[in-house]
Formats: sequence, C-alpha cells, structure tokens
Amino acid sequence: MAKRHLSLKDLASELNISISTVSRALKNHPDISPDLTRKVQELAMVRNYTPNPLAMGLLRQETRMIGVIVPDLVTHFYSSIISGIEEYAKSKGYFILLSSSYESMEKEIESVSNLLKARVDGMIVCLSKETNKFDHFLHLIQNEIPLVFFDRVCLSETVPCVIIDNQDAIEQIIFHLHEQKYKRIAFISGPAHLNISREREIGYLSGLKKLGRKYDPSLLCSSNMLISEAVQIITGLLALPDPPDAIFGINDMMIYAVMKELKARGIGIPEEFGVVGFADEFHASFVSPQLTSIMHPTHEIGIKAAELFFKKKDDPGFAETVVLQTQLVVRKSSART
Amino acid sequence: MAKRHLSLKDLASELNISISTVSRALKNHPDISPDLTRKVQELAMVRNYTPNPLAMGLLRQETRMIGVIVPDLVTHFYSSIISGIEEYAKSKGYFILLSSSYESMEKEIESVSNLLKARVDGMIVCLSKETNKFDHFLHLIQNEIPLVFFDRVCLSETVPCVIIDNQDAIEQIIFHLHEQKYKRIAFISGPAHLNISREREIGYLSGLKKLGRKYDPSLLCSSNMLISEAVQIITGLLALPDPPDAIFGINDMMIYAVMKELKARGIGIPEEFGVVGFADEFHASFVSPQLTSIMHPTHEIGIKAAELFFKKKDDPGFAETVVLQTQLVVRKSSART
DNA sequence: TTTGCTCTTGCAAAGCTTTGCGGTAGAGAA
DNA sequence: TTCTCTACCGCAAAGCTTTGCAAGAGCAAA
Repeated sequence: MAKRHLSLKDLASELNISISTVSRALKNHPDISPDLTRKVQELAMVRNYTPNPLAMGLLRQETRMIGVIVPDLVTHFYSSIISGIEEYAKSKGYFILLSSSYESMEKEIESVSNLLKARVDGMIVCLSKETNKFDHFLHLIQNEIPLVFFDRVCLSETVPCVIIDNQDAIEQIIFHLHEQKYKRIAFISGPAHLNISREREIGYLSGLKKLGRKYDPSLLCSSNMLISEAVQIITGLLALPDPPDAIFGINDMMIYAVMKELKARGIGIPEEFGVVGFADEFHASFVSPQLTSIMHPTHEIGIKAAELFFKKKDDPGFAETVVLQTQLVVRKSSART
Repeated sequence: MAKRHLSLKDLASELNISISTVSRALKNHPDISPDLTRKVQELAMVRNYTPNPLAMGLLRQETRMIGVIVPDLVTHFYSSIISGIEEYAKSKGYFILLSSSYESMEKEIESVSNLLKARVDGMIVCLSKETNKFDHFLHLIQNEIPLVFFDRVCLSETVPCVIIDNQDAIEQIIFHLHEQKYKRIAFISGPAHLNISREREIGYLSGLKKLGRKYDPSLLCSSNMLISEAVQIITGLLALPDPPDAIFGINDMMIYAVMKELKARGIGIPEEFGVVGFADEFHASFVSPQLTSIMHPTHEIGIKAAELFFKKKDDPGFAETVVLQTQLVVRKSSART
C-alpha cells in the first residue's frame, strides 16, 4: 500500500498556516505577502508537492483523461496513431486511457461504458469492424461528451472525423497498376457497413472508369478482413475462367497472406502477378518482394484526431471532417517495368 | 463541456431522502428497508448511475490506475505485452495509463514523474535502452509504490520482475545453428548495461562452450540497437579475414536490416549465411526467406507482470523474479538441411 | 480616541462517496 | 400512560483543492 501523498494540509500544518494560504501562495496570489509566498513555495519544492488530480477533478468536473478505443493494440497502424494522440495529449497535460474493442461491437460498447465509468473527459475512437449500430455513441453525443472518430467513422454530421482520402488512394493504386500493364485488377475489400470499404470501392470504380476500363464485379471481393478469407478469396480468384493478374487489399494483413499463397503456388511477383498493400509502412519493405503500399500518415492522423478533440471540447457544435492525403510507395511487388 | 454526471445527491433529492440512505441502499445495507432499497436501486438503474471514481479515489486513496512505461508503443513486442497487461488489469477493474520513454532515460524519468502526478497506484516498466541509473525507481520503492519490471529489468532484489530465460534462448539458437553446420556464428548484442545484453552474451558463451566450440570475440558485437549500426556491423563482419556464416541479433529490427544488406550483396540465405531473429512472431513468417526466430510469450509476459503487480501491492516485501521460457521456431532463414 | 483603510490570512462551501454514530417513530411491555 | 426496544434513516467528517467572503491587525486621518 503506497504512503499517502503530500497534501496542502501537510504543508500548511508544517508552516502553521491555513490551507487556503498555502494554496494561494503556490499560485502567487497577490493577497499573500511576498515573504510567506516564498517560504511556502520553497517548502513545496523540497517536499516535491504536486496537487492531487482527484481533488482537482472533483472540483473542476474533469479528469484530463481521454479515452481511446481501437480495434486492436498490436497493429502498427493503430499503435502509431495512438502514439500521435498520446504525444499531443501529453503536450496539453492530458492522459490517455486505452481500450481495445478487439474488432467486436460488443466489446466496443463495453469499452465506451467502462471509459464513461472512469469519467474520461471524452473519447477518440476507431470503430470495430463489426460496428453497424451507433447507440453507444449517440448516448455520448446527447450528453455532450466530446467524441472524435478516425479512419473508420460514422455520424460525421455531428462528430469530428479524421479520415484519409480513400477514393484517391485507391485511384493511385489503380493508375499505377494500369501503368504497369496489369490487365485485370482485383480488390479484397472489407465489410460493406464500414466507410473505408465503401469509399475504397468507390475509388475502385472511379479509378477504372477514369481509365476507361471495364468493371468486373467478380474481381471486387468483400471480406470480414480475416486472414483465412484472404487465402480463400485468392484461391477463388485464381480459379476464375479469366483470373486477375494484380490485386490489392483493404489492409496489409490480407495482402501478406495473399503473397504467401501466391509464392506457395509458384506464381511470380511482380512478373505474373502484381501486388499492392495498404499501410504498414514499416514491414512492407522487409517482405520479399518488397511490397508496394499506400502510406498512411499515421502519426499525423493521431495528432489531428487529438487536435479535433480539443476543438470539440471547446465548441460542442464543431463537427469538421479532416481528410488527409496518402502516398503510394512503389516497390518491387508491382514494378515489372 | 460535458454535462455533470449523475451523483448520489441527484438520486437522493429525486426520492426526497438523504444521500447516505441512497449509498446504503445501493449496497444492500440491512439498515435500509427492503422497500426503499428496491426503489433506490430501480432509480439508479434507469438513471444509469455509476459511482464517481474521483470521489472514491479521494476516499480510498487509490485511483485504480496502473502506469505502464515502455520504450516504444509501436513495436509488436511491446504492444502485445501491453495488451496482456490491459487484459488482466481490466479483469481486476483497473485501468492502464500508458507512457512511452522513446528509449530515452530522460523521458523515462519524466514519465515516472508524470504518472506520479497522476497518482497511479503503481507502475509496470520496461527500461529504456539508455537507462543506467535508477534513482527515479528508488524513489518509488522508498515510497512503497508498487513497481514491476519486465524484460529489461534492474533492482530485482526489491522489485518483482518478469524476464525470459535469455541464456537458454540463445543456447537454443546456438545449438540449432550448430546442427545446421554453420561454422562461425556472430551475435549483434545490445548495450552492456542492459540485463538482456548481459544474459544473452552469457548464453552465447555457454552455448559455444557446451558444444566445445571456440569463442571468437570479433563475432560478438555490441550495439545501441540502431538499424544503421546493423548495416555497419554486418559490413564489418563480412570484411573480416575469417567472416561468420551465420548471425543472430538482440531483436528483429537489427536482423531485418542485416537480411536486407545480405540480399543486396547477393549472399544466399540460408545456403551461404544463416540468419536467426528474436521475437516478432507475426512478421517473421512474412519476410523472405521466412525468419527463424525466438518466440517471446508476449501475452503471457503482460499477464504475469500484471499478476505480480497485484501481489506486490498486497505485499510490499514481495520481490519474485519470474522467468518464462521461450521457443525457437525454425523457418527457412536458417534451415539448409 | 475613534473611524476607516489597507494588507494578510482564515473560514467554509462545493465537488462526491463512505461510514460511525446519533436520532426518531412506532410497537410492545410494564 | 410511560418506558424500552427495534427498525430506519440522517448528520457529519474525512479525503483534497479552490475561492468568495469575513475577519483580524496595523496604521493614518479626523
């Protein structure tokens, strides 16, 4: 059991003055004589006094903690964003309370509830892949508890969001694969209720259209983003009468799995088959062949999300959606020219 | 600005009874009539009352928050351990306050101080690679604030620790490479003040000795675990009059970089050169060739660390060091037979 | 000497919960 | 009718900080 922390009372009784005098002296209140102020501040310094955030929180009705809910904690994409949020929050004197939804709506609801019990001042959230109802967030909105979404978002009319330009990102991929003379480009998308799936599918269509290419529905595969599905899907695609010769996916995991399967079948990357990933900047350059991939500005997403959080806190009506640009980094896996 | 949360006072005034009666009714105190108890509990239910943790904290002198400090947030090794800690903590009704030292002792000291200001009930820490002084932790110990170290540890006479059997892990690697007929095995170690470096170097020596092999100091390379160093070191090793034909490292990052350099030089893995990594179970199987690697029981490390934390909290004298076993997973990068 | 200021400092309440102790009403007993 | 229980319930303090207001001392002016 930890010893009690030092309180104003301790300092006060040591100096034989009242608590309120100590409190004022510490913040250089003009009511307190310079002499006493100096004495109090010196003692506070040597004793290493820091105000009790519990008491302050009770008084100010705030905890200076931001709840952050992500689908998982171990993916580089999320941990990097968390790192950005943490950095900005820390600079504002705020802490982060982390919670994982494990890609489950049920656990997400539980997380919201837990964070609420902990009295966080607000939340920054990336939806789980299952989330298709939003009552738990509406509840926050009704109670004017600041909320920000990033990447996988909803309710963007009332909630500030940070997203990437998904349509543009996919178009970049399509244009690149087109340039590389790949004839039939497949896309492993995600669940239809996620904005990232919808927006990227739009990009898939618009990209093909801009190039005057035909859209073949059999090459646009929905998924629940499970690795096992990836293998199944690529198997199915290869069995098509007119199979694709290039593929990209909703995230890197799926694509790594696809690469593994292609290699196992002895299909040459990039000669016979072009492959493009989505976003794990770090490892993409270590797989072999190195993976062409869309770079997410993860750190910036985190910073921006935190920034929007504080704006929302100061202005309940605020509901901007920030769209960040991505960049296609071309590496071996899709470069055959 | 969020609306005020519901308090006992609100419930009390709604029912025209006193706060203390509400408090007792909610915990089924026998002093309160069954009738009133039922009425209070029903109201609390529909109003969705949850006790204010700030008030509770003030009263009980605890925040139910555990500070967790790791060298970085984005490495799979750490995020997976954090995930384990979070899981166990949550089951005990505790939250985690996360902080990164960014591998800097200065920031680590700052993190300790910040978490202390936040009044966490204790901390679970993995030392930064720079940390060679421990005053900031001694301060915690003196104030009887529960502390647990994992992986990179110190002060293990007074602080519970969770480590892996580093010597055994390295011996496994050595034995395996020996079996694969590699003649000269190099090791990129870390800074000498870290236990993981020392223990693994011991394993390096003992492993060689057990096999009756000679130890060549020029093959044991110290480093600060920077990727740039890895390239430099492998370059130096290859320039040796009698260069190594196998290598393993203190972590995966270093080894990925080495692999990249070897591939760039056209050196065949595993035929000409055997490579073994350390611990990033997930990506190791996606690099090419797939990387033989020591598997850390990351999740278990997290769970165990949290477990020790609660033991330490209940028993200030507690200071056990838990040693977890690792497992060598053999993949392509070192399997030439 | 008394009144009126200025300078300093302390009291107390609010924010929320728990809990020891005191208090009230009603019923039963004398 | 009066006393004594029992069954219920409320007061108040503690944990810590901030801040409006009151209060005290000391000094100058009337």
